[in-house]
Amino acid sequence: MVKKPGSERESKPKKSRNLFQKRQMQIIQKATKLFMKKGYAQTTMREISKATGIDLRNLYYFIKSKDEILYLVCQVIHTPMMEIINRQSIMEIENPVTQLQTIFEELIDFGYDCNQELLLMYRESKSLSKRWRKIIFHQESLLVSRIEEILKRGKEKKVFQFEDASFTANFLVYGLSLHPLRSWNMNDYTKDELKNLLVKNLMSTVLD
Amino acid sequence: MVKKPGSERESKPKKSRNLFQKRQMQIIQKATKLFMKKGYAQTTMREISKATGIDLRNLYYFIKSKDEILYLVCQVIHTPMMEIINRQSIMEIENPVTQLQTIFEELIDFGYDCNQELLLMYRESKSLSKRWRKIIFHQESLLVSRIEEILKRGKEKKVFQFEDASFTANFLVYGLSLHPLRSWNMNDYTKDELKNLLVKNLMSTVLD
Amino acid sequence: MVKKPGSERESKPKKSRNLFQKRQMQIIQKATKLFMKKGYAQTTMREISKATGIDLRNLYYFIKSKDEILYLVCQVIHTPMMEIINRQSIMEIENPVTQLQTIFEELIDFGYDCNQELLLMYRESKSLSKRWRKIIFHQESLLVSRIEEILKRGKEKKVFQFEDASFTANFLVYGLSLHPLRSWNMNDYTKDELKNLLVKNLMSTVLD
Amino acid sequence: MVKKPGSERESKPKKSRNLFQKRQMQIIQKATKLFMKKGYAQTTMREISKATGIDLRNLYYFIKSKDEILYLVCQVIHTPMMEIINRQSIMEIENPVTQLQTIFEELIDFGYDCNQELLLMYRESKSLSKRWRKIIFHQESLLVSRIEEILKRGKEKKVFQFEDASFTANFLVYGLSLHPLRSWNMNDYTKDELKNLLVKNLMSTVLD
DNA sequence: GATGAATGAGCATTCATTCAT
DNA sequence: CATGAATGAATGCTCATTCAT
Repeated sequence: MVKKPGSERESKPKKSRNLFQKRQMQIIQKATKLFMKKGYAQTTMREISKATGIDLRNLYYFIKSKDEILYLVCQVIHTPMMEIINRQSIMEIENPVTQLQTIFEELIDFGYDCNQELLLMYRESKSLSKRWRKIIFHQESLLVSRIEEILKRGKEKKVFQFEDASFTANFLVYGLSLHPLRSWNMNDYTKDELKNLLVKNLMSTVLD
Repeated sequence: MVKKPGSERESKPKKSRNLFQKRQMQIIQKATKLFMKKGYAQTTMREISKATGIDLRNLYYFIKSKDEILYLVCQVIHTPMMEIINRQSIMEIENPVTQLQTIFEELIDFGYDCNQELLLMYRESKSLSKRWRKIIFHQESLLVSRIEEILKRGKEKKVFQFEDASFTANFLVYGLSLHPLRSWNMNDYTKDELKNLLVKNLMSTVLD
Repeated sequence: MVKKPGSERESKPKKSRNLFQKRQMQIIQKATKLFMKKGYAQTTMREISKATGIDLRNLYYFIKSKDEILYLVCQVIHTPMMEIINRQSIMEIENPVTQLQTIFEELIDFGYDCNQELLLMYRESKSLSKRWRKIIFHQESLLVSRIEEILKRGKEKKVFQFEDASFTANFLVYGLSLHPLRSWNMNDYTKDELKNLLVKNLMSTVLD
Repeated sequence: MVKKPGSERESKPKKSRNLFQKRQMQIIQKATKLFMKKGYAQTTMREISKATGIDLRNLYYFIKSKDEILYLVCQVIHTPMMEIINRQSIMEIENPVTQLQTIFEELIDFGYDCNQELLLMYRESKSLSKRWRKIIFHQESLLVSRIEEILKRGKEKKVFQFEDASFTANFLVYGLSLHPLRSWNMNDYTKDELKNLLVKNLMSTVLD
């Protein structure tokens, strides 16, 4: 397991740790909004300080650096996605078709609600320091692997059809981000319309 | 009123205009590489100056601002894509299937060679000034429209099958950027492997 | 909206505000001298930094911009003048002649001591940003209005004689700046000589 | 006599000298407008180049430096004023009262039409290089001396009454610039109203 | 945790002016 | 006259971050 930044402070008493995390989350949330609106490089620590109401200098009591904020922001966005693909109820689904479709629907739902946040992650991953970029990319490729496994299981059961499992998994995962990355050109769809169209398109890639 | 870059220099004699454009292209190309490697905000004018060998102050003789460089960079990346979809020989193709497939192949080829450049465009479009971002986005949506037209023509001729033309066009155009945006996770495919897999996947979306 | 300088710091504790204002005053005073000697545009922030001993970057902790310094400088020059015309003991003077003459003497005294500062204000008001120029000009016209009121009161009481109150007020106020604006050509008068001559000249404009 | 800048080019053939002077005047006039609007320091050579249509580098063929432009601008403004007080028809006037009043009327007329230009001179004289500032100030004090002479002649003839000739001359000359320096607060007077009011006020200073 | 002050590094951009052809 | 290119010197201002109290 990768050491989460700030973990060396875990030894503090519970109460202050809670406060600490509360403040951190406060920072992350405001920073997320600022990063989405202005971009990471264009957002200053001063702005984050103003947005959170925490004095610029005390900000560094809760986070180590601007870099770390971006990492935490990415984590907060990424975690629910990882939660989805690791969720017990989904992993237990026997039928690969149902399983894949369920995952797609959950992820599209999530992506529709957080399209700006996801766009942020895609855009700013370059700004992450190497080590943290690696972590994020690793998680992302985990998602791809999970899909790949389902695909392979489905192929064995003869319910899926495709040439290359890895490529197809990548294609599908990529497809899931259609709306987050292209919302500027396709905002006239409701969440459900979009989900239906996209799920159909993606599933048709491997069915038949 | 913001002038389009170069517009006020059109009146100059041919010879000097060529020289001027040569220098501009020199700047754009070096800047592109720097932007790809470090990101727009993290690249300084001093670095561009050093990379081009043009003195920092004389740089401003050829470009108006750092802003403008990013715009020109995007244009230079975007233009060949627009050229493809506007190419006479492609527009004349009678069979929608062949036509669509040809466009896909050309664009994927291009995207494979310029995946870093395209990634750059996606990433940094946020950094473009409003006016220029609009121009780029407009060109992008032109591309989508063109695909949409072909789709509609193919539906009339009963060779294509899909629910929503606009959505599908967006999906397809988005799919074309699979490799540029995901090369970090799928670099073990040759150009031709990738082209074949992707074209098949995309075409299967609209071919029954 | 442009805030008036200092307005957002009012909420700070007294002690730190005093320190803050002390530093500000320090900056203003050194800047005044530099502006007088070299002109506003020709004075650099680096020079102000050097003169005050405050690091260039910390300078911006106390003032927002070079612009603001000029405004504050003008305010500091202007305030004592406004104080004079608003002073209780002067406003209470019943006899318009005495009242006017008292104001004149006070203002000439002040102008003699601060002729360079006043010259600075006249010279550099162009460099003030619009908003701030407006404020200064408004205060100046307040001064004229006050004189105008006294003139009118005096006319009613038949102790003053003039054609146009507004014109005359302008003429008188303008006359008060004789020395500040012309000291280069008339420095061989003592303060008292000058005061006597000027007061006589100005008073004779409205008396009889 | 002070060497006028550019005088070393007097040996050129007439035709090119005329063209030369024509271009110079063109530069001076456009520069005057720019200086009035933006201030000397805030006006760039590039702007003057653009306003005149003369290439920036060729500008230096007609003027030596930005400094010189300001000097020439001041000269062009100042010359007509000097012409007035040196005009034969005025110098010959026997009656000091008539003479003084005539000069006042002429100068106020001029000042009303050129109030922006005069304001410019007052404002920017600081920016003149020492040598040129001296010249301008010298001319200005010449004007004061001329008035002083008239005053003295009038006193001998018992038509004028004042304490100190030099002071009064300064006061009067200064008064003449009332409108140029204060037009921002008194633009609701017609030229003739203003002339009448001002002449009366000034004359009353020495008459009676 | 608040606060006054510092600091190293740098930013994009501009200026007037000159030179050589 | 035109023109491509250079140059020395700044410009105002910002940044993330740290320190000491």
